[in-house]
Amino acid sequence: MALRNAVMAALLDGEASGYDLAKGFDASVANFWMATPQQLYRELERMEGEGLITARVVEQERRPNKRLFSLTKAGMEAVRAYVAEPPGRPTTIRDELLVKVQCADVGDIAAVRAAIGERMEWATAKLARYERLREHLLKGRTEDEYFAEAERIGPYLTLMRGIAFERENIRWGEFALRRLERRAMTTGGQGRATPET
Amino acid sequence: MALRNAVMAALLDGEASGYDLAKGFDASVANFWMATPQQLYRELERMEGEGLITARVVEQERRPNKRLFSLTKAGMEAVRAYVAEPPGRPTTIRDELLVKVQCADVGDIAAVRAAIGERMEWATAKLARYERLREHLLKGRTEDEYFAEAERIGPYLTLMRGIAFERENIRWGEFALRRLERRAMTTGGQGRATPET
DNA sequence: TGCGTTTATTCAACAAATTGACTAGAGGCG
DNA sequence: CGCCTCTAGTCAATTTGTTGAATAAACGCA
Repeated sequence: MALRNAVMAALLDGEASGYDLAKGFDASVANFWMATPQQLYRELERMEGEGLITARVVEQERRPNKRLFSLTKAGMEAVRAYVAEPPGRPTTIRDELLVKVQCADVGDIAAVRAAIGERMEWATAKLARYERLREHLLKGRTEDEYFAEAERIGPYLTLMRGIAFERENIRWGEFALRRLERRAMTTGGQGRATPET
Repeated sequence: MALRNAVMAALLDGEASGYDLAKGFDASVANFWMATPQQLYRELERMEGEGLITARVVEQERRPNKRLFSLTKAGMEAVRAYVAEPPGRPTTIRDELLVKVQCADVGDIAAVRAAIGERMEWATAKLARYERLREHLLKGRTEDEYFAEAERIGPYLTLMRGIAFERENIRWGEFALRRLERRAMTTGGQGRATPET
């Protein structure tokens, strides 16, 4: 039941529909807690049933109706209680790419390099979006000014973590790519299964 | 069925029991793919059933017997096939801490700061272990020498990603802690639920 | 004029992960 | 002597997460 905390965190920014949350969690919470649409719709219904959020149906003329959810007082209280409770277990990262890199020596190095390249492209795109979001938050102010004036700083802090993460992805990708390239040159690109015992 | 790939990656380092894997995945794969003991035992049995791994029972006199698993030829082939297949979806990170930071403005800032502090301690400990593992792999050689001589470079590359990640955790933690401290001083430490509309 | 895409949500089935308890001998601490 | 922890695993129940498809109206473009 940790998804609901992420949903509540997203709703602090204001009303959102299941659909809004599904594609990007307003692009800020999705950074550290992604979920599929189905997961979100299910959780939203449960949360509504428990009185943590309320729905406001917006009838749209040229679109299907949508239900905009927002936090109730009980929901706000739940957020407070959640923040105060003892820190949960350490992050769960599950990175398929690193599993492949770990196996690179017995597999097709070119394939691993391709996978790293794709990750780097993805990271570059994400970084660009984050930087734009940062400029949007700063509105031309310096960081110090922002921290002095902004009513909320949480979203900025998490954004900065996302930026650092993607920059590291790119930096590491370059390093790994270089090293694997040299390795591919000396071995002929194909790792061996077992070194012919 | 992605856990099995992580298990196979771990078994490239050699035999391991379910128990070995459970506590740390030999401390290298666990870095980017953690799983609970139950998960691992279940998956190991399934994999054995499918012929990807074999078990060797080691009778121990003063300990319960253990079953050491290792990759079969079919398992090796599966690793190769996995590495070659099109890259899976982007990383799934799920970080409770960042959810809390996102909520910091409406919750107890002191609690968030405590959570960040705990994460930083954890990251520091992990970093120290990683650095020791790195020294162990390098065996006094330079990185260039290592890459030229080592039979496997995958584990080193993933280790470097882990090191970068933990360093970023610490660096960001210091930043966030500073900013939240100032905020706590000006607001009195407690965020407001709603600004009395 | 019709085909694909976007918005918006729901249903059903399945696979995977988490939690908690349980077995069992050994070693160590006070 | 009794208690706790460590090694090494198993079982069952429940909660989460994933996949695939269905519905439905409107937009755009060729």
